[in-house]
Amino acid sequence: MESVRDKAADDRAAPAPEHSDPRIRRTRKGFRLALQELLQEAPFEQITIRDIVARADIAYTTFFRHYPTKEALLADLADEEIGKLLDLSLPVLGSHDGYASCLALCNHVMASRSLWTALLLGGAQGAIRTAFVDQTLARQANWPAPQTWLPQDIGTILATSATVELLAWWLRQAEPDPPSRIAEIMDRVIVSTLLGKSGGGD
Amino acid sequence: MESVRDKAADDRAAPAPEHSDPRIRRTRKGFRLALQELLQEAPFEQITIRDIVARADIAYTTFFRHYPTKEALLADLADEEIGKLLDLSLPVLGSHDGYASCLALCNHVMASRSLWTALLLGGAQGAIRTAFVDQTLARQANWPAPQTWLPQDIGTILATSATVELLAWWLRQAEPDPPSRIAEIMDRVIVSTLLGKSGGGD
Amino acid sequence: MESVRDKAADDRAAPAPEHSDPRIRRTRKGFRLALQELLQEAPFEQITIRDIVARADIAYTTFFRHYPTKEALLADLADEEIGKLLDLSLPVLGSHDGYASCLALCNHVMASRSLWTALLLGGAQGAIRTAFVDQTLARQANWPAPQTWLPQDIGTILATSATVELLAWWLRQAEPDPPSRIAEIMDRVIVSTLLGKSGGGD
Amino acid sequence: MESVRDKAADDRAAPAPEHSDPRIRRTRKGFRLALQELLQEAPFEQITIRDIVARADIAYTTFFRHYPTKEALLADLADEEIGKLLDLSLPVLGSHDGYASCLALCNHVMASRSLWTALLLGGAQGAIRTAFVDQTLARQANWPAPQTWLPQDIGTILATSATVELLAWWLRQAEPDPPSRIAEIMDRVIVSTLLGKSGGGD
DNA sequence: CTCTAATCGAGACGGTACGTCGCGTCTTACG
DNA sequence: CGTAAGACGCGACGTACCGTCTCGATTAGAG
Repeated sequence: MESVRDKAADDRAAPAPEHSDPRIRRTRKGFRLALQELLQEAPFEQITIRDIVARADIAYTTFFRHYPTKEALLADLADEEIGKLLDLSLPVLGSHDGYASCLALCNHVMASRSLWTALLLGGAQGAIRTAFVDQTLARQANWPAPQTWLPQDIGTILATSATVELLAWWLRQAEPDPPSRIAEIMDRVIVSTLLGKSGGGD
Repeated sequence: MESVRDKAADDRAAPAPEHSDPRIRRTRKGFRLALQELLQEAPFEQITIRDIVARADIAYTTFFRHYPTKEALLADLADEEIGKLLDLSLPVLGSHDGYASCLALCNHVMASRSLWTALLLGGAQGAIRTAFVDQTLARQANWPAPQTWLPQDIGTILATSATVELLAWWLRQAEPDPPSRIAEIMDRVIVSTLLGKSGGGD
Repeated sequence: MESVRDKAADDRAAPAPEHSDPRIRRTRKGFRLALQELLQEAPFEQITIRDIVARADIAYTTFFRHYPTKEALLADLADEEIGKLLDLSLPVLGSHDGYASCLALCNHVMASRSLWTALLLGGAQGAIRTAFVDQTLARQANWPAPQTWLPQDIGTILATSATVELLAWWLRQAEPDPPSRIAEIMDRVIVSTLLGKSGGGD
Repeated sequence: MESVRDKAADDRAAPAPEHSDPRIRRTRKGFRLALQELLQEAPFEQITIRDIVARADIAYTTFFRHYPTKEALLADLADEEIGKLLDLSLPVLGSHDGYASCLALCNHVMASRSLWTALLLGGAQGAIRTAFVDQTLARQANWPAPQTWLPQDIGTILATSATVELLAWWLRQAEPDPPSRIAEIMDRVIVSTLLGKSGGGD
């Protein structure tokens, strides 16, 4: 006990400053790829830094020159992929109808299926959910609040968590439903209810 | 790596066989209480078994005579409390309207506020969610599926996750809303949508 | 460290008070037999008290009602057998020639071969040697010192140690020499040299 | 029980590969010195690895990076010192008379008295004897067998054991005899009898 | 033939030391 | 002269026995 500094706090801060040095970019990409591979073989907590550097074929000490902890690497990996996902679906959500947005999201997840399986079923679900919520909260700051009886932050939290949960359930399926079916559920349960988009008749 | 057996699987099995030996009951109660206290001071992963036994003032080795891992102790603690919660709210949900059920649940959480704060904000949220989902799935086996377009299992998962998320958000508030307000959100977002209850007389 | 009380000291004291209660006699015999068996399977230090009680099919706690440590049980077992050996050979040594004494000793060891193999090759050699020396020293108190240039105590120590060493070497042999050959070595090396007996009429 | 692999077997193998890294040499020297000191305070079995590292002021884990067990450390320490002793006495024994050899040995033991007291009276006598016998057997492979009626291996065992026993007796004395007296006993009892050297001109 | 006390079975418990694993730092030796 | 290899300090882990302690359940052997 004693030193109860919240490590996780620092790990989230990583702004991924888009380095110019190609060696740095190559090294980090190697780490991300190695982690992604390992997540398909074992849950995140069971993966050690030594596993990661062995897989990436990079020296152990080098890891700490780039990330303070393995959680920071996971955050790096997650933030990147979540960013892509939100870039795809949020704009559509704003301008068009909800179903199209959900379908875009589901199609993208299915396209990078193995990556998202690793992220959502590899014991990292908690971290992913947190990153997802954080990024969404950050992006929706300039939106209007859709519901009066529902504070915006909890609305976003519920919508995001439900999305993560639904995707995880989908990826756990032995014979996965088509993206259209998942998108329909997503639209009806999440978008319509929480965001007030009527999704359907227009 | 190598041995990638999922430890968590075994931890959930703990059936709490209601021992007769008073020494055993006293010891386990001591462990549960110690963990509950510690969860209010530090996140679950940072709490070591040695912390727990020190707080409970029980010998280190004795811990393993009762629980294989600290996760198992958490599961024991969580299952007990989740059981109480579901006992309170599920019957009401079945026979009466949804809002009353949600209100009963929220009132109970507010009554044992410090315990639930520890469970939901103490870094154990993932485990709690899992336990919550599992117990709910087990109890709803004999229910009718309320929605045709929504498979029952994912419906339960979404409802349960949203409940956990909402409670966690509530307990994080500096000046908490009254239970009635949370119960209203819960009823409108979760019960009406996912379970098809139309939410009483309005 | 700190408490550096020599445990072994107490273990040697066991006076074996020849109990009358048949339960007690039965129990102790069971322990001795179990230890003897186990010594043929594993070195003494690797045998635990729990192994012994399991083999003897007696409750764990009962062990401590009879012996303070497993070393005490070994001492009990060893003292008994060493006593038999010395009863056989020492009187002959005093009155007759040395070879006859050695032969009697070797014949007896060969007769209870498996027991002595366990005692001497079962990792207990050090304790046996000590017990052997102690008993011999106690019995020879009233003897005359045979050599002027050799203090009696070291003479006894050397003779006894050599005897133990020779017996152990004998019992390690794949195809053991006959007792007569060992007795001859024993007589020439140990008795003649250290005790000044000239080794019979030849 | 169950796994009855003889641990001691591996411990003897340590070839002391004369490392170049100064950190390694420093660490091992520290362990040897610590053990030597502790042996003067408590019997070997009562000394724990934690005692050793505490005395050496080295991290606990580091011990196992150098020795598999504390017995291996003892073997390291013993082999080194026994080697010195045999280097001193065996050559003299071969070329010159036996007494000179014994005297050289006794003088050396007296010179490093505290070390040999620790080794022989510190509860490690059994291990020392074994190491002594092994090294002597290894070195005498190319010698002639001195006695026809006495197999060479048991001759060496008896001579070596007697030497160890005599030295231990000597070091236990409150007011030790002079080396010359011990060397005389050693020559008469051990060398003359077992090795057939007639012990000089007297 | 009880009855009383010693003996035994069972097992929870407080302890000590073990040997392992992974972490992150810091030193060495090498290219 | 920087950089990999790896020795090291550190802390928690889970295990194996240890010996102590309460209970009851048996089982002598004396009245």
